[in-house]
Amino acid sequence: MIRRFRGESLNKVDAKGRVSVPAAFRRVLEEGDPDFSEGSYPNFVIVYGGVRGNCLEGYTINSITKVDKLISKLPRFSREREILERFINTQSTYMQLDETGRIVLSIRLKEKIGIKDEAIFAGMGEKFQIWEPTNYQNEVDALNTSFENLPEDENPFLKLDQLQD
Amino acid sequence: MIRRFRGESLNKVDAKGRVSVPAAFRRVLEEGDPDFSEGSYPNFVIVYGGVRGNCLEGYTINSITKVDKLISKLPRFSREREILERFINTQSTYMQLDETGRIVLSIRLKEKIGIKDEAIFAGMGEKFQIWEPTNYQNEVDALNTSFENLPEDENPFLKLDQLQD
DNA sequence: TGCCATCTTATGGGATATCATGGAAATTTA
DNA sequence: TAAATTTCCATGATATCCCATAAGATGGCA
Repeated sequence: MIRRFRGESLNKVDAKGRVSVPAAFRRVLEEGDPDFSEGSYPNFVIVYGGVRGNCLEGYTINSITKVDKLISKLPRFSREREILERFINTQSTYMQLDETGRIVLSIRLKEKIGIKDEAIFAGMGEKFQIWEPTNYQNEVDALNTSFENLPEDENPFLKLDQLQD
Repeated sequence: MIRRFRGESLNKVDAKGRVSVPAAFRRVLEEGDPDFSEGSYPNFVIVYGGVRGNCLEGYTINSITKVDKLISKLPRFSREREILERFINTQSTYMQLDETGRIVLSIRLKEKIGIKDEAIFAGMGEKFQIWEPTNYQNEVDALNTSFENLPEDENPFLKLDQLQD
C-alpha cells in the first residue's frame, strides 16, 4: 500500500517552535524517504512559498524529488525554470523529524503563516498542509461556499469519474 | 538523498567582505565536492558573469562540472561556445569556505551586485544565488508579476505536470 | 468482557552543540 | 611599511539533543 496524507489534527506549538507531526503523517514521511531506516528519523521538505502562501506544505523526499526532476528538464537558464526554482526551491527547506516526532518551526516560518501556539495539520494526499487555526477555518469555509455555488455540471465529485483514463 | 540548495537567508557582510554561507548550503557544497573530507573545507565556484548579471551564482564542483561538459559539447570555435565560456568560465572564480563557514566577497564581487553590508542567499536547486537585498526583492516582485500575467496555459506549475513522463 | 500492563503519542524542561557574527593577532602583498 | 588578507579566538542567539511525564491507545489474558 502506498500510504497518503489523510486526516487533520490540531497540535500545540511551544515556545521553541516545536510541534508534533501527527503520528499518521510520520508513517507516510518514513515511507517516502528512501534513506529512512529503522532507528533513524525521516527527512522531508516544507515549501512555504506557493501561490497564496498562507500555509506551509510538507512533501516527502520522494514526491519533492519527482518535482525536482521535472524542473531539471527545463532549460537551465530559462525564465520558466527560474520561476519554479524560486517558488519551489528558494521558498522551501529541508526538515527532519526528531526523536519524538516533532519538528521546529522557525520564527520566520511561524510569521509566514501567522502561527502562535497552535497549528492545524491537514492531510492532502501527496502532501500535507500546516495552518494557523483561524486561517484554516476561513479556508474551509471559502471552499464550501465556492463549492455550493458551482453549477451542477462543474461539480468536481461528478467530474472525477469522467477523467477516468 | 541528493541534497539541493533550498531556502533563503539574509546575512551580514562585514567590513572585510566576510559573509556566512548558510549552514544548509554548506552541507550541499560538501556533498558536491569530490575532494571534500571530514576536517577539510569544501571548494566551490562562484560565477559572476551571467545573462542578467545582478547576482552571483554559486555552484558545487560537481554541478559546475556538469555545466562545463555541456559547454564542451558545442562546436569548438562556435560563437555560442565562445559566449558561454566567457560568461561561465572567464567570469567565475573558485572559492573555499573557511573554518567558520564564511567566504569573503572581494570588492569587485561586491560592486558587481551592489552589495554593501547585507546579502541574501537564495537556494535554486543545483545552484544558489547571492543578491543585494533590495535587488532581490525587486526580482521576486518581478517574478510574481510575470507569473500572474501568464496565460493559464503557460502557468509553469501546470506545465510541470504535463511534462510528466 | 473487564482489568491490567505496555506502548505510543503529544508535550514540557534543561543541558549542549551549532551558527552567525565580531574583533584581534599574524601573515602576506604591494 | 602600510594596506590588505588570512588565521585564530570570543560570544550571544538559536537550534538540537536528551530526559521526563501524562494521557490515550493497544493488546493480552483471565
